[in-house]
Amino acid sequence: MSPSKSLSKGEQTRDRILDAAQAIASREGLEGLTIGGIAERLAMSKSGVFAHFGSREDLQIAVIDDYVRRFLAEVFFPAIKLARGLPRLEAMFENWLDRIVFVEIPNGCVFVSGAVEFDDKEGPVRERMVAVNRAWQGEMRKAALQAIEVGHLKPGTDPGQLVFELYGVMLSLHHDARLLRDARAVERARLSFKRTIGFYAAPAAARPRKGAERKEGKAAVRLAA
Amino acid sequence: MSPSKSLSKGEQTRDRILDAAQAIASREGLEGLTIGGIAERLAMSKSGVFAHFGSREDLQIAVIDDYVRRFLAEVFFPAIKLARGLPRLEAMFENWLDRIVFVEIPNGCVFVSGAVEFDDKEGPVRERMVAVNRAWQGEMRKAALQAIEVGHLKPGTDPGQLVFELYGVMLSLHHDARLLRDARAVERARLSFKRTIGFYAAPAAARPRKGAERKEGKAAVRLAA
DNA sequence: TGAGAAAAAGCACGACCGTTCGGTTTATTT
DNA sequence: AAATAAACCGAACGGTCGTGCTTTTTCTCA
Repeated sequence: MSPSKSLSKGEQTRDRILDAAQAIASREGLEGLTIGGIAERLAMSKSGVFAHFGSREDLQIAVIDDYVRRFLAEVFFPAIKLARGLPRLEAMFENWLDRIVFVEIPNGCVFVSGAVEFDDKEGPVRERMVAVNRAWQGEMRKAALQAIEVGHLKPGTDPGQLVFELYGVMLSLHHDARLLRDARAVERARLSFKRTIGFYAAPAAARPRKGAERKEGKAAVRLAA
Repeated sequence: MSPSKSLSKGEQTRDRILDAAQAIASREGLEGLTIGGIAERLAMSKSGVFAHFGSREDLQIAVIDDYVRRFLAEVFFPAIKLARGLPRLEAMFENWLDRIVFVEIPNGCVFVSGAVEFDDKEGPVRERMVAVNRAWQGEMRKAALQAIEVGHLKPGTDPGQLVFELYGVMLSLHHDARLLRDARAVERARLSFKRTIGFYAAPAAARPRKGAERKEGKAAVRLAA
């Protein structure tokens, strides 16, 4: 049935290690991730854990890749099933926000903490961090570009500018919700998104052709008043 | 002449320690701040450094306070000399952005890294981090409120929402400039600010009464077109 | 079921961490 | 100049870190 059923013992524990590492890295960051910490959590020896990865750096990179895998599965892939343009763009934001609310606000976000921890630390971990960030921002730019092409967003819209602003909304949400524990942050993030999309939305033709989330598509019109 | 001239030997080295700690914390974060690192940088013994602070935690808090002192001196105090409303609000943003460009993009920002490092670590350091963050956001809210009162911003404007969005702009700038090393980030931050202020600006009466930065006051009008 | 491979454990290492303590040097005051 | 206090150093402690070795346990497959 499922091809992932035949996992050798080693692959199984590698997955368990990755799970534990993910949990720890969420809370403590990639720098707070220690071999001993994982070993303790799994009731294993340090060397037993260590043997599955060539080094701590490789483990950190594996955690990043695993994080991206989950992120894309929850945020990106469900969204690309929707029609191009605003429906898809809005789904990407909504899925992303849902993930922040339900998993990253309680646990912490590897994208955020990793970006801060490694923005000045040269090396393979930083490179991977940069690569996955560029890839995600690139996907968002692509979705924005499609929204321009299908006439949902104004022709002059700069996709990079739009992504810059949406990313800022998420970072501010993460900041206010986690450090300041401000419950209003989620609502404010949603409002910011609508306001931002509303600004870049095409004046008249902002009428989605098909798919769900139809009511959200009117946010553009609402702000033109 | 200057009352800060009569500094005892101890107070002098305490200042030197704080300077070194500030430099290290900017690059490595508050968690990357080590007694040994400071000692090496100052050619002192670890115990000599340690003696000036009761503990590492106290040192971290001292670094935060020192950081806030510099931040306010560069960003806040020059701004409150300007007229209430948009001139002051815009000066706060412009000074903040200048500081990010000239000191925090090259070195790193304690507000940003500290917020991420301690958002899940209970204790006095986190408490101080929260306190200074709330204080700064409070000052910005107050400036926004004044801009509403003098008629520069729309009466219905939510100061908290405005601050949330401006903070996001700065976080996105920090992210893109430092992790992705994107030179366009500064320009995008400026554009985001103008767009945001433009949205909340009062339709007609956005005409500053006095003070400098008069030309910037027209940003609101510019975006209404 | 038994041989061989894979996985995990045990142990030790060097490095670095914050912190303590006793003694020495330097500054301040009388 | 003598007496007192502040500043600083050097060494050491207990702890944790990542990372190699060697040995033992466990899985895998013919």
